[in-house]
Amino acid sequence: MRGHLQTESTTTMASTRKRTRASSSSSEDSDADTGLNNSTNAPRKALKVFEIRDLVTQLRAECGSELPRLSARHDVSKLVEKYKSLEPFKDLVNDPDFDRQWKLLFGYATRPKNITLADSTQILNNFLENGHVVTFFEGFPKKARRAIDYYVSEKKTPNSTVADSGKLRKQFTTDPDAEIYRKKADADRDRFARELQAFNDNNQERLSEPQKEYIRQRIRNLAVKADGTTKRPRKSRKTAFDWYKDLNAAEFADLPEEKRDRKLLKKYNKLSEAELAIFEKLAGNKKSE
DNA sequence: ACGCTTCGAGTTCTTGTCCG
DNA sequence: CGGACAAGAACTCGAAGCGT
Repeated sequence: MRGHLQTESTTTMASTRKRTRASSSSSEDSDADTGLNNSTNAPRKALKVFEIRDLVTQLRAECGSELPRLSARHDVSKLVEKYKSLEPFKDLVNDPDFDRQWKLLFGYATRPKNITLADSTQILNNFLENGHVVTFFEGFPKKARRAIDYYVSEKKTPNSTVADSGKLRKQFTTDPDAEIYRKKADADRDRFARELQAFNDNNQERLSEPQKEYIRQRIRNLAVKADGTTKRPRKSRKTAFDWYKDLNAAEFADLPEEKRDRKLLKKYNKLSEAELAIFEKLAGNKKSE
């Protein structure tokens, strides 16, 4: 999930700019665009608190079992669409100002002085039991860096722009030295797997079941990658025998692959030194063309 | 499909503090 | 107490690719 709360890289580049909150939109008076951007100076619509309160009550009554599975960002209008009993709220939720109003009220409601300890412990509890939330816990290992990340951070200069970094990413795919960075990434993946296991072992009694399962799954995924059994960029480095097979594609073509390979391998092993050398050379020679 | 990664500069959101 | 403000956090933009 998102960043670790663990301190570290807090880029403190204190913005020195002064900004008067109300006039931030000076230049974009295009009231048209999205429809929901009433320029900041325009009079705000009055909050429809009565209606929103009724909506909240209805939502909880009608969709109670569904709500825990939906993100707070879930489009409320979808629910209103779905349940007939919520029909009276259609106008309310389709109002372009609805999102702002909902958010604003939510802001008031969640001011510290307005919520009880019961509220906050409930919210924290829901959150802290989640599997993926284990990534927030102190000591959770830092995610493995990928080859391309090593590549970009090594190649960029102090003046690199975001566009440059995009170019570097493209460049990475064709750089013959990419293997160097893949090795680094492999090493870091191993490090991540080891640390995950250690974290898991050291915190058995403190982790929730979903969290243990989450870690197990992450470790499983990493193991799969290490086997090369994923569809990660094929090395496309053909072996000498691969070259031989390709050049003799017609041979035993009617046999199942496994049998065919065995037969071909036998023939291959009987090749003369000179012939073998040719295929070895092909294999060692990256640019097959 | 979504989100994370690289980078910096600029923008927007959040939150603590001040004051009427 | 709540509105206004400032500080600082967090997101955004671009591009691309990989991981979950």
